[in-house]
Amino acid sequence: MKLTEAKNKFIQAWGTLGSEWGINRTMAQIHALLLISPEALSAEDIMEQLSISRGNTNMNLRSLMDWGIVYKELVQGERKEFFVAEKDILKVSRQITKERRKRELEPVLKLFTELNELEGGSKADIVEFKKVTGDIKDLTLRVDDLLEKFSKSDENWFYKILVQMMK
Amino acid sequence: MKLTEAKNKFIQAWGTLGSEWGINRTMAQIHALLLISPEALSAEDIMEQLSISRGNTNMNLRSLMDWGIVYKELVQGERKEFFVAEKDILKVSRQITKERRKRELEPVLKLFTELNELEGGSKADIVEFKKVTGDIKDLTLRVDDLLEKFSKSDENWFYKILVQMMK
DNA sequence: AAAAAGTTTCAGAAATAATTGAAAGTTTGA
DNA sequence: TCAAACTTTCAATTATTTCTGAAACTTTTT
Repeated sequence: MKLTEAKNKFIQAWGTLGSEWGINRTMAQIHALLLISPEALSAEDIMEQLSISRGNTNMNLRSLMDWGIVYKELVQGERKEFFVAEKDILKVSRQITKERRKRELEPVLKLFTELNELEGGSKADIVEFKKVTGDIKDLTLRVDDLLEKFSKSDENWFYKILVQMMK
Repeated sequence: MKLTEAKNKFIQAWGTLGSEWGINRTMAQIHALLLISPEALSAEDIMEQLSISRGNTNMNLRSLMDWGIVYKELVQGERKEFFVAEKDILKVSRQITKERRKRELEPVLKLFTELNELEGGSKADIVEFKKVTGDIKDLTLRVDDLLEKFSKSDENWFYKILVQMMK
């Protein structure tokens, strides 16, 4: 396999994986492209290599920076901006974990906790409802704690998670 | 909060969560509805309660069954089919984990392993490429193993994961 | 101060994904 | 065997998400 072919497959695969897990395809592809690029790329480089518009490029770069996994890099002597991806994959996954927890898990967890506080009689549907929401809340809490530990972890992440899980 | 209101919020939230994580909204809503229903529901019950068409209901029920988290239930004396959700939330999450691993992670893992085998010179971009794909492959393998352990686990899932992580 | 170089925004267009509903297919029981 | 009861399929429609491109904005240079 040639490098160019391999690169394309990688970008493609990363895009697919992203869209299967709720991250837009282009954003994931830009990320992939930056990940495997030894030097920083300009918006223009990215536009060309992925054949996408300036607006699209800009918006997704901004998202990637919001997620904290891509940085702006100013090259001296150059007027335009360049971008680099965080190359430490552990850091990247921690960062993504952290953001998704904050953005998606936390609000839902809050709601489930509320729902589980429903006052209630003994009718079958109330009992069922409380049981299910309670179970979900408990599991979510556990997973959430685990993810939090992971997102705050260093190289020894598994030890930390381990300790967490013994509690 | 009234039960009806709580139920709706739950169904809504489950749908949102689903669509944020790559599972179609209606499928997640049907699942939520079945989860909190003490008795099995017919396709018609579901259609009515969620105001969706028969076709949609049918296809998503089939998907839920493919995922192994909803079962058909035949009520004697009744001609039509009824459906129940798996109520054991741990089982549900194990099942989802298992399926997503198989459907989404495995193919990508296979590709990354291939890409990482790229023969190669010492040019900066090949080095970078191999490093990144190698790192991703390693982390994915680790996560994949962890998820596999979880998906095969029993009540003591955390011990098993623990053992796995010490390796 | 104004033009050049670059960045951001966002309304409309395009692409993708989900949904409907009616027709085709099955199963059951008289 | 046939029709009633029910389920499945899928082409066409609708909804949602993503992308484009041109205009507005900002910063830098002369």
